Amino acid sequence: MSLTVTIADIAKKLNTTSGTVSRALNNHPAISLETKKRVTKMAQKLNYRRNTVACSLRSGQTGIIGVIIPSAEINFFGSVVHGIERMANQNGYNVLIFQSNESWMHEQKGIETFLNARVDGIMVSMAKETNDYKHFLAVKHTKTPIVFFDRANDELEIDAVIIDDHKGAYLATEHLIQQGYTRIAHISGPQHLNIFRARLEGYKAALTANGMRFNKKLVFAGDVSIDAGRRAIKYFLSLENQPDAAFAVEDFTALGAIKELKEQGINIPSGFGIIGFANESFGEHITPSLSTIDQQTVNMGKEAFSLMLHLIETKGRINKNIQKKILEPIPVFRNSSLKKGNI
Amino acid sequence: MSLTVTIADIAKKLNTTSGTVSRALNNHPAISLETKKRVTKMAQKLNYRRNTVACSLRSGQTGIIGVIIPSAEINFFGSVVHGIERMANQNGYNVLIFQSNESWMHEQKGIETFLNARVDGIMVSMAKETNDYKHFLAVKHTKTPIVFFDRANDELEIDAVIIDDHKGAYLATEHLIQQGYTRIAHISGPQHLNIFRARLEGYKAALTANGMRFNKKLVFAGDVSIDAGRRAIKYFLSLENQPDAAFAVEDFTALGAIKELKEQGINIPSGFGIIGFANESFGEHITPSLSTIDQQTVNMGKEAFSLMLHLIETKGRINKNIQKKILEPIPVFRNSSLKKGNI
DNA sequence: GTGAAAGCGCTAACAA
DNA sequence: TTGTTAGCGCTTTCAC
Repeated sequence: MSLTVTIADIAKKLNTTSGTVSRALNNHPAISLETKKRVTKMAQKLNYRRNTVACSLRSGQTGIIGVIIPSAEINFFGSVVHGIERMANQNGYNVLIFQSNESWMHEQKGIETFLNARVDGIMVSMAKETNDYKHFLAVKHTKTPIVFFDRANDELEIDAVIIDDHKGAYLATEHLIQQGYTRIAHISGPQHLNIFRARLEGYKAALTANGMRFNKKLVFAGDVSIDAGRRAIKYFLSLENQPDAAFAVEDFTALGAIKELKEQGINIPSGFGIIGFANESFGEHITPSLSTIDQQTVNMGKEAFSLMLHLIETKGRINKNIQKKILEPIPVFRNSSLKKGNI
Repeated sequence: MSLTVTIADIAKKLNTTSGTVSRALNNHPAISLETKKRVTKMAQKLNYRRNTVACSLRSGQTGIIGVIIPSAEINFFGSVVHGIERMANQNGYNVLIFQSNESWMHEQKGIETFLNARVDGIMVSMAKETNDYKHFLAVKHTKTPIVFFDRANDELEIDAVIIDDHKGAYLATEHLIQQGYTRIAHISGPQHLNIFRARLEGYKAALTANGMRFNKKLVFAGDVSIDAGRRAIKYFLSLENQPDAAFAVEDFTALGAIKELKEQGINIPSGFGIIGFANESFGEHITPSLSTIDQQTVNMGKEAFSLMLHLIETKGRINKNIQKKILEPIPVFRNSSLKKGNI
């Protein structure tokens, strides 16, 4: 007795052929109801399961979407993937996740694996490290649909969903100004990534729009990490003319800043205001709770997947215009910046 | 020009046959070095990628391990998956993740999908809801290797990696006693899951071993949720004879307890001590930082995968004895319970 | 050392 | 309405 039942097995039992069985199982209109019933019944009895590998080989479609994220530990990405999965499952796709660990090499290997596995599409949020894009070009070359989310690149002509980082940073900075802070610093992120550059620009724009002068000294070249936040605070406190608030490029950075400030005995928000970016889940649980900018994660996942679906459906057809979807950032003001209380 | 290059294409260009090309690419000993060189060169030139779908169909192996977890939002599972992935990748496997969202139906669907996709093995941490096990029996029936991690079930005769929940609970409770708390409560979890039952038992055992009487009134039937923690505290404070510390079944529950205590103006740890279980990442960032029991997540993932690997390798052979691997819980004492300071 | 051919399980075009 | 057959891309047994 063979362990895996095939349509041929069913056919033999029923004195018919695998063609008929296949059609019956796929509810083909030309098959009589009678036969369909007999086939499905026998299939159930024999414990038949359609071999999706064979289907994939035959059809050239795997029903798998490959997703590459920097790290599942960062809540933000987990949440976006959640959105992707929900939409994907609804549309009959499965999702395969690869973590790049912020490394170009892993990212590259992920792409390779996905292409070999003939996934129906690839979705990527770029690693911090990545500044060589040849693996993405390889994807385009195979005509495999590809979509960026959050961490995208403009030069590559690849569809993307991002949020309006400039606006988010603007809103964050403006909020600090409205709360009465007068010397506002910024802890920035790696500048080769669009999103972090945009946040720096948004910060500058908000200052200017509110009649404040941009001061290079008040920008600390940081990173997405707790440690960067701590180092930034140490630096700020070493200045002659200390800032009284900071917009951190990301929540983990903001967390580091808060920890350092608390250790230095500086009160938040009365002595120093902090706002982050990303709305990581820990933000509402820490003390003081962290002000931040929400990035509509689940929504981002959904939007990214619908771009993907569109690409899959129009594959092959003329489809030259790149789509960029830009989501609105949503400010979330909590205790770390509410000097005056709620606005 | 066809988009996907096959070994046949390479063969044609080289005036040889696909058999030879296949052997050359797989470094078959019977192929001359000369030919191997020509083949690999041409493969590279044509941008050939091996079609893993075809390989899978041929070999009956997909190189995919399906993992089912309740939720990726719970850090604990993300971390275990991390461990699984690391080991899996090292051994040439890819990992496909399915979230059950704690629902039996999704879990069931995940199993179904994995079986149809002919994954080489399935790893599961059961959904809270699950108390019907027929989908797991179906897996056993197909002889697909299956391993449980953390949330396992004893009756099913399935390999599993768990931690010693009884001991973890014992250590947590004992710690509270050693810190000088005298009326120690427990916020429990759903009792149909082994792990939560074991934690309740460990709590009882620690009380008894230290000459304290177990008191049913001091056990609140809770859940893995912030809300359950809040409700538990409200209940405890409503008692005539209030407890002065609590061991919560899980960190999120402990978090809820802390929030409620703070809102009620009760000092932690001097007025009330709290310890959780899981070592979720937020624990070290909140105020007060949360005492907890670490579950060796990454290690658990690795151990679970090596059980899996063993099953795959001995598949078919006589292999009747079920393996249970039990990891040691590691106490992590922080401010939420250190009334006396560090021990 | 290499070629020829069968077959993994399925679907679909063509025939009947 | 159903049967027949070819083929998706690869590996492997059997020849030579």
